[in-house]
Amino acid sequence: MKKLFASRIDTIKGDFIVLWSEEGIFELFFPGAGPVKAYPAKDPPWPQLAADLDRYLAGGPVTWVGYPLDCSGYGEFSGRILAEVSRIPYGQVFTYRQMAERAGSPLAWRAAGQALASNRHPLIVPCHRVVGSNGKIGGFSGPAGWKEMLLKLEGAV
DNA sequence: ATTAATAGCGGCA
DNA sequence: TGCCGCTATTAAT
Repeated sequence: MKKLFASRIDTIKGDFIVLWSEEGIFELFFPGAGPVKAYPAKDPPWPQLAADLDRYLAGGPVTWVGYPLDCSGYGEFSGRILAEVSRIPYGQVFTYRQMAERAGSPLAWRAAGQALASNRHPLIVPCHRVVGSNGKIGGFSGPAGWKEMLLKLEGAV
């Protein structure tokens, strides 16, 4: 595992924690959550991050262009899925199947769900914009309710 | 090393 | 309406 640093990000919704390496953002934690083990604190090389998070949490469109992601640890397919998800335009919603198609394996939508379940980059990789084909949100295992909250935030519901 | 289970969906009777 | 098979990944055995 590469060297990781932790930074606390003050936002209007509370204190987020971002874990990052030289390659980019490694993991993002919601307020109240945090990495199991401690990492050295260091200011991230993205001075706009707090402001962008604020804007996003206030319901503004943020594309996250310019924020590199450290996707090490993902399988090849998972990486492709997450890359595709991160390209979903703001406010749009796709299905698991559509994401699997765009990753090159239309039948692997189920694995796409698995990839999203282990997504380390909530908000930045907007897994809340991927839903079941019936339009309903599945048994998402993250902090209760934040997916719906974020969808409402984007006006996509 | 092998198996079971997992963010469902589409086809078919 | 209900059953079947399908893919990639991970946790459990």
